[in-house]
Amino acid sequence: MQRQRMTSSPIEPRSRVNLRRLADEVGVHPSTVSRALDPTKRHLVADDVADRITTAARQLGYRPNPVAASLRTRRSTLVGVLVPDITNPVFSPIISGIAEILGAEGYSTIVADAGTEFGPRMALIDELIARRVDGLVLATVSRDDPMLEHCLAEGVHVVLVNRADDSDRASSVVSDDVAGMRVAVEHLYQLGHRVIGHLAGPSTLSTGHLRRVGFEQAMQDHGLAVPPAAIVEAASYDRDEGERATARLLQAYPGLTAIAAANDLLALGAYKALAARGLRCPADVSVVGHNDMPLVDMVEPPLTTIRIGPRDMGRDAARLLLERMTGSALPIRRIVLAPDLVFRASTAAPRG
Amino acid sequence: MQRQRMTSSPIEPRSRVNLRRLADEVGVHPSTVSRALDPTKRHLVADDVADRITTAARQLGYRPNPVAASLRTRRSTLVGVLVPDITNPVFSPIISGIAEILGAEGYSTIVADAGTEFGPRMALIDELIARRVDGLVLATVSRDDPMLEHCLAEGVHVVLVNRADDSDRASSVVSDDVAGMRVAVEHLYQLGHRVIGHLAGPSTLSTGHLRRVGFEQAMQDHGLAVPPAAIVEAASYDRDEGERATARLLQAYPGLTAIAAANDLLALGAYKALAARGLRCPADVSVVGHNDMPLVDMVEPPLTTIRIGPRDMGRDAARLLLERMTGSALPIRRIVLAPDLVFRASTAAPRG
DNA sequence: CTGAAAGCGCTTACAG
DNA sequence: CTGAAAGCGCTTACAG
Repeated sequence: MQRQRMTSSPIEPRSRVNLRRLADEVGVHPSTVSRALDPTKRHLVADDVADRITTAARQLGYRPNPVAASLRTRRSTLVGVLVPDITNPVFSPIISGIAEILGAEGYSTIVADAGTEFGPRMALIDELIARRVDGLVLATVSRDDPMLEHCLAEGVHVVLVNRADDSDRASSVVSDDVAGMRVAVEHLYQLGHRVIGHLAGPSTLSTGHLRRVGFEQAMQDHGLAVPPAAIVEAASYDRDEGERATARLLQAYPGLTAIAAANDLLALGAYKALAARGLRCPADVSVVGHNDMPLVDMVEPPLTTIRIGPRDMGRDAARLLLERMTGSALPIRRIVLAPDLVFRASTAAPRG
Repeated sequence: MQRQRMTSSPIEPRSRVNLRRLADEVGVHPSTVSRALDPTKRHLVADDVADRITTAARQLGYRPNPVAASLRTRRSTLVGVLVPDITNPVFSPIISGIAEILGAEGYSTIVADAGTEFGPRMALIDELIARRVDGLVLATVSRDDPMLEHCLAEGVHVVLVNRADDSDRASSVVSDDVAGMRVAVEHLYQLGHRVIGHLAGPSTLSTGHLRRVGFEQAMQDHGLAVPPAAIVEAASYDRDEGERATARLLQAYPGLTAIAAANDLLALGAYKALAARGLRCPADVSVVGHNDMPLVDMVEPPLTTIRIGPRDMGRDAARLLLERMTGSALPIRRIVLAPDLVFRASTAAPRG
């Protein structure tokens, strides 16, 4: 369906006053204008001159061209953010937190949807590097990711968020994944559960790996068994995979009364698998998720989960990056945020 | 919680081979290199020379500096996308669709979270314009938006998506909001509902206005009454406001058996208001949403809604923008996508 | 405190 | 088909 209207829109030249023109107008040298307009250099020029320049700039509607400045200084005040899937609600608040902090410092954020394939990912990174981004935030890395290696080799400032690299080659901001899963299991334990299964995330991702570790630790703390059948690893973080993995888990570990899922999408998949077998949640099987992503309070039953504070993670990641882009040769830092439990209705005491 | 490691990361200079260096290496003039590397100009240079240049470029790892090119050509191959709230799941697929099409043509996308306040919005637009974006996609406009006026005055190419302007001053891609709401009401009518209320969106937005128009038309088609009490307008598209507005609607229009909501968030708010009054959905009151945003199939009851194809809207918006950025003085176009009904479990025949 | 000069890395009329 | 030149709009040593 298309309607048209024959109105053409001639594009007018944008406000064309540049630094030179402004200098001519005020009667000073361009370099003086440049100094007067740079807060860190304004003290180098006489107050009255600086004032005249500022006033004229406003009157003429002068707007500095960041492209030219970027070419000259080799800095772009542009930051790239790579997410694995922009459609995944978990990343929105992360992006939002990053843009908030960076924006306040004059940086613009380019968000790139990396997708899951390796080739396009690398191409995107190269594209961002070609654009001379001053830094990169990666929300995508696996535990041993060649992308990170690549960025480091290119000499770009990198900060990892949500998922971290195993070898501490870059600063990162993550939720305490081990602790988060321990809290989840502890919650189930307190409710009375003893036979608990784990819907693990991909072991190639720090979140999948560490949450599994947290699961094993918490179980061990209580002297509970973790037979191999108690853990099934999902190939990816999505609902369909969660459903399939849960089917396998129920099959292999029939006595279970609760499932600790490595993330919310997986937990939602578990809902489906449970329903398909006529099992009720939480009456027959309790389910706890991870991330507290938007809307999981509205599903049925409202999902008990672990809140990880993605917006704060984004903010901290931005601050870390700012630090590196501004200062010089800083140490690698890891920021680990403490998560908390959100107790809703998908968990309850086991029957009987 | 923070741990540190005392590893410093010296930033290496990135691959420093520029066009001049490459020219020297091959033994030709820089302008020849420039031509050989530009697909649209390659035919101007001898094949063997061009080949030597291409080979050398690859060997030396030459990567053209888009910042320099941008300064020279006054084009940035950068496009800005303004969304009202990046955290709103409806916008993710739109953004994703835009980036997909634009990325294939070598454009990078800057996503800006506009927020709801006027000042910051304008500042963001100015920021993007200062960065010399080649075009802007606005997913934020009200029916008569000064932001659009501003963009037009600045001479930037603009395309509207999801929400359109009343006066056709820019090309746009929207869902057929009138038709979508008619389909929703028709569905309720077929189910047997006769007393239907409308949870309207803000009348300052095209979606709010047109869906309301669609509601009124559909009711009139069937000779059904639409007393003033049958429509309540939400001040914004969010759950809490949906809950409040529904409370008012139930109060003012007690006989109703179904609610047609202007969007899914509002519908989800209606769920809460209904539950608060002990009314069951759909047994007591049917609810239909709009947008089919992620996860509404998982809420309880799974939401019957109108699918608007946001990813396609994004793609089309990108294509429209591409057209304008490339061609010259094109007519204003409106693309209107046909939505469809997704029948799930929040609607059913009225009782009795 | 201010100016003159050089240059960031490209592209594109203009010659030949 | 190729080269030489100019210039996009800034910033920053270098003088004075």
